[in-house]
Amino acid sequence: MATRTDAPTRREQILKEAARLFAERGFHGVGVDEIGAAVGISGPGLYRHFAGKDAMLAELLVGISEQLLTGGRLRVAEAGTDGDPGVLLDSLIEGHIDFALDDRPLITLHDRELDRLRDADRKLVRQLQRQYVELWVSVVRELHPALAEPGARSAVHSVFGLLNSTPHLGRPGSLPGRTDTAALLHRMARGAFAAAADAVAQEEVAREEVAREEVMKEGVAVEGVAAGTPEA
Amino acid sequence: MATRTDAPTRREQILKEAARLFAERGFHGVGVDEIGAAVGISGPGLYRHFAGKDAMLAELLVGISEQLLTGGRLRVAEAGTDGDPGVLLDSLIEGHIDFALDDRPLITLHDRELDRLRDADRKLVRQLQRQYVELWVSVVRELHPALAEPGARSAVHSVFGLLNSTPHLGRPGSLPGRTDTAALLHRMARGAFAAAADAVAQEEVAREEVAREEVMKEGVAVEGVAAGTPEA
DNA sequence: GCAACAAGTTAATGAGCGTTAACGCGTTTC
DNA sequence: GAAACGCGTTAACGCTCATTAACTTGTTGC
Repeated sequence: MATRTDAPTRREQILKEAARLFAERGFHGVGVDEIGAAVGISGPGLYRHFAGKDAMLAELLVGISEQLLTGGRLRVAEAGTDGDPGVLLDSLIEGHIDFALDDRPLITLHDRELDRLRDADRKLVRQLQRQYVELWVSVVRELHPALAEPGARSAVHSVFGLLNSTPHLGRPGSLPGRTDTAALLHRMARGAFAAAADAVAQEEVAREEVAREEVMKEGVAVEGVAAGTPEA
Repeated sequence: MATRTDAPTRREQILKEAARLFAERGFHGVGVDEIGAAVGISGPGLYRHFAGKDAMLAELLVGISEQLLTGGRLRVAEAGTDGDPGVLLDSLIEGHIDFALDDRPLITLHDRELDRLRDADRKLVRQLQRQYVELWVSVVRELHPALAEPGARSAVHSVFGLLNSTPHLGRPGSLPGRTDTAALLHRMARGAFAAAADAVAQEEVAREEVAREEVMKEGVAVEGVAAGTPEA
């Protein structure tokens, strides 16, 4: 995580302001003149740096997805194959929260303007997103083996919804400060996952009960809860 | 909850299709001709039913907010003042999930296109949303008195994010069926609230410890954990 | 010193789109 | 039975806006 100290290039300025404006008023709601004005140049001057308005959005969305995925992979790699899945999940959650709190506009764009992309770019972003989700899913299932894959995937999506709710959390001032907010979100995410696993466990217990009763009647052996298969 | 059996009026057809299209491609991303085509009439024919494109969006968003709020108030009223707050919270969660699962496009619009409204309409929608949130906050705080108001509000917003994640849950088929999905979301929401309360409780315990140690030094009595004050 | 280039500028172009105008036509209503 | 009206239609208007053209200017390379 190299902290940059050099001045941001013009491209970066533009991307940052474009992200903010897109998040505020939507991709179609903001004109190129506005983006230009936000960085001190006017309208068509942007075309010296980007092929068009679409290209800016594409670069933003691809960048976000890549950043999330590589960040997640880094944490997985740091944890190694023998690490505590609970610790690893905490690490993933923390990373996602940092991102959600520090780059609210990008989080907003991430699930709001995906459809405005050209087919190729949209496919790429979707693929990156999918890999990021699957990364979480495998960690969650390692920690909560009772969760089947579809349930785990739904749970991960839902927790993303929870963590990505930061833009709705009012402007800084009403909420309890960044550190407390991060801690709150973190515990809620963990609690949500645990509850998801409990739900499945209880359902499976219930089915197990039923199955056992039937077994009693038929006198046939039944295998226990199958361990999750690692990957397809 | 009177179930309608009569045919939908043209206005309702238009609103429904407009909601779907707006959710799919954004307010600015869909033209009036498309909306018209979706209901079998063409372009400007819509102006016999609505003052303009903005009016459709406004009616949709105000309608959603009103529906959520009145639904929530109904459940609170049914529960009465002496009911179990846990049961009431379950009822609120269930109602919200039903809405999120049955009207995904509207849920999407709800937090995506609010800024496209005229000032008056936007203010109205915000006010309705705020009342809905506060309704949840008071119930959550009754169930979890350890949660202070700002934390409870953040928690409610976050759980909304969780429950409103249904549009991201892929098309029906990959996920585990409506009933199971609803049950999963429900338990995750409860788990998230519980975890939020635990977080606060533990923080307060921690502070309490510190306070008690200081007390030991100074020999002064300290009152126990204060019960949550009901309202401001 | 001067071509080459990077990075702007303003003016023009052209498509898309919301809205309005003008008109048609079946169904009420008195 | 005809005036009024509900509900459409197509054509035209006008505005916004992304993109391109043509031109300027400071800086770099040799």
